[in-house]
Amino acid sequence: MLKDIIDNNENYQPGLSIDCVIFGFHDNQLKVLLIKVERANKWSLPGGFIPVDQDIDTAAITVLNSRTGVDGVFLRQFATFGKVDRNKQHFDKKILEYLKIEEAKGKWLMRRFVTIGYYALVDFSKILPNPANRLEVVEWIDHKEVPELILDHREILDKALDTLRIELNLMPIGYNLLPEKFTIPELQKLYETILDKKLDRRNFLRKITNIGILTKLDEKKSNVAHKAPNLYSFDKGKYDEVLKNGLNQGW
Amino acid sequence: MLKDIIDNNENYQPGLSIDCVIFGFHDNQLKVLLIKVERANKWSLPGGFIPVDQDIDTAAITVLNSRTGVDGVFLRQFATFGKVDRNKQHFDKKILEYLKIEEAKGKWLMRRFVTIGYYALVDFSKILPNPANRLEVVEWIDHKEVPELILDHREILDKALDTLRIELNLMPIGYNLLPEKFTIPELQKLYETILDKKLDRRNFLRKITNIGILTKLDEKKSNVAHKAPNLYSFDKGKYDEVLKNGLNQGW
DNA sequence: ACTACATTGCGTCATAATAACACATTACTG
DNA sequence: CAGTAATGTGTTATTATGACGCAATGTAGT
Repeated sequence: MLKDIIDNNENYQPGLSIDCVIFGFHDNQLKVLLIKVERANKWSLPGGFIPVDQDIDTAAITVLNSRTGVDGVFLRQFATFGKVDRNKQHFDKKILEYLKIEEAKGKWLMRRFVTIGYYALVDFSKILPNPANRLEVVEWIDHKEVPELILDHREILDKALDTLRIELNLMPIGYNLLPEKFTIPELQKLYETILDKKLDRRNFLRKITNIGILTKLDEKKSNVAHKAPNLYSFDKGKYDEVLKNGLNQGW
Repeated sequence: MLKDIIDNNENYQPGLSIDCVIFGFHDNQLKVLLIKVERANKWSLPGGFIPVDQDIDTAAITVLNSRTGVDGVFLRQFATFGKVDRNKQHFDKKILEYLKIEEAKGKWLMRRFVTIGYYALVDFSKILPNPANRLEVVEWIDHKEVPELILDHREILDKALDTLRIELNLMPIGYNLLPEKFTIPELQKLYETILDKKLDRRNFLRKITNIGILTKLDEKKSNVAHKAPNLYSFDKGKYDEVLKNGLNQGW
């Protein structure tokens, strides 16, 4: 696949790529979707190149969709990375040899690549990690146990998480990581995990419901230890209304 | 100069540019530094290309510095723009003819360019708008009276202002737009102008001083109508301390 | 079946932050 | 030298937040 792109590199934006930080939530852990290709020993963020006839946002959707199978989810550009030597060690001659790419064509890949970072929030339960081919491993990994990543992907991941934390404070985007029906305690765990901070149960309930974007369902979570918590769903209409006024304005 | 770049295009990142939204504050107006080249009839944001041997942040500093003469100021990447047709109408054959560039070389410029947006906050009083050459007009323009801009520069400008508003709520960055010594009413006017909202004098004073990053000087503003307001200066050390804890956390 | 237990749901209170407003002070203006 | 238009300081009511208490609920163990 990479060989296809390089062989037809005139169809792709040169020196530009996209990397996606895909977040999911499971077992009270914030997970990140990572990829390992056979030839490399390190993990990396799912990424891709940008067809010359596609908006960069569209190309990002393609990357996300090809790995997770979902679309219509929360996807947001957060930063662009372009240090001079960011891909110096990686796109080297070994890969060209491995892929049997002639050196002339290979020059397209060898130059400095600037990468545009997107982060996505997806419903873990709906995702089936989808390897592009047999040589690829795709896996959800707890963000606290992310191993060494290629290039500057660690920096990209960290920046994505920083952005997520800030945006979670600005607007209630957390529901994107949960199924349609969820409980307040689940939502709280999510907040606590992302913000890496314990929150008071009672105060959390008050604050989150006061925003007015949650609908209390006439249904309780079943098959659960101890008292069954109530289920809630997210109200998109009210959410848009609230966003207009702006949450946590400050001034 | 553009011709030089195109003639030596192998020294520059292909299909990538930088555009800077440079904000200043003067006469109670939020100003934007805009450029008009002789051949075009529209204004544009100051921009530039990215040498292959420079970090993108460094290239942004170069753009800012070449237009304003200042450095060490607040400069922040805020978004990257890459719609397929964003520079379709602009980088067309007319320019190539005008610059006497052969069509083969011209192809470098004709493709879709993705541009990385940076915004800067500068002390208006220290800046002398600096045209790169005789054919160029560089001017401060009130953000409420920005004329039609080339390409998607209007969209870039709007996004920069949105980002500025949000970041002003998250951290007190406004002082970057004022001289070393300033008065609280001046700072308030700045906030009111950026946020496009009237604020209460008394409450503003209390809130801004409570942050603890302003030093009250033993000096009053002179040559001023009515009661002379006290001068303040910004305390960088305390600012860094405050930022560590995070302002306006939300949760 | 009954009790212990962990967890949820609702409420209270003290404190802090915010909004709205009154009044005295200052220095230029006519 | 009084009028005026600002600045500086304080007061109060309202709201938001943080730290708890306690009853209700459903499971698990005996």
